[in-house]
Amino acid sequence: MRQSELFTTTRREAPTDEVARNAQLLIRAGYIHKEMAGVYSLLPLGLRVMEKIISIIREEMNAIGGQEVALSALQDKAVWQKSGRWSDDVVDVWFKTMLKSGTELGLGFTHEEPLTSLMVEYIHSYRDLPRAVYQFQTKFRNETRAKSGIMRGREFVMKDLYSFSRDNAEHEKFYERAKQAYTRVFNRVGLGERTYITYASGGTFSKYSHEFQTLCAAGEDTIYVCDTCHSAVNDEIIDECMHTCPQCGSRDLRTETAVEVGNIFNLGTKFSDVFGLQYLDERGVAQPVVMGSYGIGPGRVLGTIVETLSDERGIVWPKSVAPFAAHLVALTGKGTDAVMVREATDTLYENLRQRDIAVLYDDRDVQAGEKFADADLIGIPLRIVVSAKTLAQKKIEVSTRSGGEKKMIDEKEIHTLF
RNA sequence: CGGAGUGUGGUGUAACGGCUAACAUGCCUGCUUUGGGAGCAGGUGACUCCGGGUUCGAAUCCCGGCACUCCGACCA
Repeated sequence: MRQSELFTTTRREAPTDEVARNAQLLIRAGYIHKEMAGVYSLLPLGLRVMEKIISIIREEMNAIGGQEVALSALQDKAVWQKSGRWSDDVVDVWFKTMLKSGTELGLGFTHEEPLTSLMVEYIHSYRDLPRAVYQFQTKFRNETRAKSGIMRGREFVMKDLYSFSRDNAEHEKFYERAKQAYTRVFNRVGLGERTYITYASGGTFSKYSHEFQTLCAAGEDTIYVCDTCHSAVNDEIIDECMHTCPQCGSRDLRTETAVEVGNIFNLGTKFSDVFGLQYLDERGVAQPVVMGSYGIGPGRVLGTIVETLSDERGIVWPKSVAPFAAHLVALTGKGTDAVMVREATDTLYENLRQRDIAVLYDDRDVQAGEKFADADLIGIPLRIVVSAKTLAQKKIEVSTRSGGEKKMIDEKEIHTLF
């Protein structure tokens, strides 16, 4: 799109009510707008990135057989009373509201209860299993303290997938596939190297659950990284593990601060038992369904990318999640050159658009320095510059945000960039 | 929820209890400039978070709210 038409602008200075790097940069560059503590709106650039992240997650969830749904945010008290999680003494993050009639409602902070309750209607036979159902949905959590910009909000989108299996063996099989899918997600969004599968407390139904922890100073978790097998142990079970890597047995662990970008968990029959989610096996015997839950916060992923990959000039997006594939910058200058440069860049822009390449075209009538500063801040991975200089050489100039030097290439070679 | 701090044009800051609340930036006009936020001139923009109080006089002091940030607790 043409930058002159983008309704957001950049800011020179970071807002004083944000200390977190992610929020400062995202606000300065015009990706998000703060509504109140822990509540942010997505602006056009931010929405584009969010949709990229969501697409990647969606592809990987579909690849392991996930079926996408969209459950409601408003929650029926009765459903939650069955599991005992309606009580504020049990769950202290509820946002509750009520109908005009006085009937209480909740705003969902997770969806095990409503989905399990829903699946009771559809799962009856061993033939109906296994199943995996997921959604991207807004969660509401009345955190006593929102913090770290978009990393811990009171309203945020979560991808939550729930698996339904016949027995533990079948569950384990899916759990493993989900773990692999999660690994692919974090690789694809550019966090792979710094993200560790982390052993965490497993609850009633298994020894461990697994978190995906990304090394990040803004994180809230302490993990013990095992470089031998690229895994880690969460602080909460480090003593229980006797400071030994549960995966490879290494005792050579180093302490790191990390942010939990995803987690997968064996729910066993906890919710199936409560809601009577059973199936009849081959012999006609009723069996409880074994469940698992698998969460990723796309917004937290977005924030983690900004926290970990940005530099002093601004954001540096990985290609896979960048709001645009390229930032096309026209350095128009004045006089006859200006007309020439503008026409040439307009044509290039149209060509790229016809190839379906998402381009942010800086066609504004501002100075070169401002365009470069903005481009650095916004962080689109590839920059294409057209100016009187480049036209004189019948070339275009390309460079990468991550630090590659400028290269002059022939316009005909442009397809090799994407 | 405990503790600490901060609320002043859109944004970032300044102002001893005392002049018409200042500066920078942004935005608008004109000129000028055009490869790293250039320059000049003019203009726009603030019930100083809200409500009380003290005082001849409050952005400034006091009380009460609200909001935001940070530390801690919490995060099934």
